[in-house]
Amino acid sequence: MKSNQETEHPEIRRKKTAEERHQDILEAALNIFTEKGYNGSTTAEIARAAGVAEGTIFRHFATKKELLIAVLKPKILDGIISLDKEHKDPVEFFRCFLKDRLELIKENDGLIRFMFAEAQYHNEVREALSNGILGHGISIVKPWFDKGVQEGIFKPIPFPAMMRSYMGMVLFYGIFNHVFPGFSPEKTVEEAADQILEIFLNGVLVKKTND
Amino acid sequence: MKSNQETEHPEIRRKKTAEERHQDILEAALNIFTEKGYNGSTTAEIARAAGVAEGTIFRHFATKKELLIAVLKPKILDGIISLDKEHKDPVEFFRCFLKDRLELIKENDGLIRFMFAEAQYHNEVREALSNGILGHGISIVKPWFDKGVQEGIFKPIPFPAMMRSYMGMVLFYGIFNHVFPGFSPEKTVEEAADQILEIFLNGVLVKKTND
DNA sequence: ATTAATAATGAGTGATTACTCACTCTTAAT
DNA sequence: ATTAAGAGTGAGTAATCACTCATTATTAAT
Repeated sequence: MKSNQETEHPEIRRKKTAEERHQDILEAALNIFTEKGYNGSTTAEIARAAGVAEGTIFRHFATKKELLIAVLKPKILDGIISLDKEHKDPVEFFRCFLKDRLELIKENDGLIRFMFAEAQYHNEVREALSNGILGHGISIVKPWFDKGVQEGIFKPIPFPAMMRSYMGMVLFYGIFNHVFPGFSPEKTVEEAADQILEIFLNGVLVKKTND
Repeated sequence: MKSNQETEHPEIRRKKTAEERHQDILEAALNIFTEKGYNGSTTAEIARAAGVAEGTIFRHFATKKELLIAVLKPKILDGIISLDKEHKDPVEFFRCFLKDRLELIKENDGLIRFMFAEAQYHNEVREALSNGILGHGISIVKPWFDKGVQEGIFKPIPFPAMMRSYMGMVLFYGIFNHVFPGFSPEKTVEEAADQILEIFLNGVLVKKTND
């Protein structure tokens, strides 16, 4: 009555090491990719950084492009969660959301610039971004904005236009500081967030124009 | 009394053809680069598109990277001129500037996305962008903003923060529509410009918050 | 028509690329 | 200790790359 299928149990130990390798490669690929771009990175370099042989990469990922997607997909999802906290009102939501996003950008600066840079050239990246942000991210923001409009707090600006401007201000934060280093004097993310929020909520004009 | 230095005169004719080749290569390079990225483009492909031999490229540009810079430099400067028109007041300036920039982005969409994508990885591109936009573009905007603040029209928001948000909204217009195609319903640039301007000037809130 | 200068050419070059595969090592069960 | 299987290896490969250079074509003056 001895079991002959016990091979599945110890698989846990084996798998752990394999999974670690998998993560090592993903982590190394992320670093090299964000630094040099997809086409500027070589699989040899990624292997070196991950501490594995080049052939090992292709045991885990069929092609270099598959590795790229495997690197980005979870990062896109990471960026979307942590949004479903409870919020008092629409303005409070946008305030929290903004600070949260700016922290994320500060920490994952290179990654985010890399994602949008490569979205230029790779359909797969564009689709992953589109599905991730459009499918999940925006669907979280929309109800709050709609609520604000219904309550008469927000102007009835078309949602896509609002989202585009909002995302532009937030995402360009990282790009701007990278292209124009030292131009922005603020040291804290808090300060930058407050300035963006002020413009987003009230604009730059001292009094409202009526037209 | 026959001139023996007349070689300089007909140079005009020769030079014309050479200059045309030069422009053909620049134009082809621009198209290929914006489509596939710098590292994704090959000099063979650019030569084919320009209708010249591969070797000809290297008679005009010492290296591939030199070609990249030669492609981008004039485009960056192109984007800056046409800003020195006369304007009545600061608000009018920002309105004209915005519409002008949005038209430019609509027409040179791929190029602008390419520039900021490659600025990620190439110091030379980043410097060209920084010198061009910081050195010339921003210096045109700053006086108008400062004037607005002095006249009490604009809030005394720090200039870099204002510029960052403004550029973010404007530049992200092209990126957003490329990554999320079909998401924005507006058909005209005018409409998009009005929506951005409304947010920039007055914000999304119905009434100002006082804090 | 000849000539001299310049521009254009494209086959060739060495370096580099993503990817393969025959082999070795590690692991865990007998 | 043996074994079987999956994981890891790295030299090898064909393709591709930016760039070169000996040769050819073009041009403009005599």
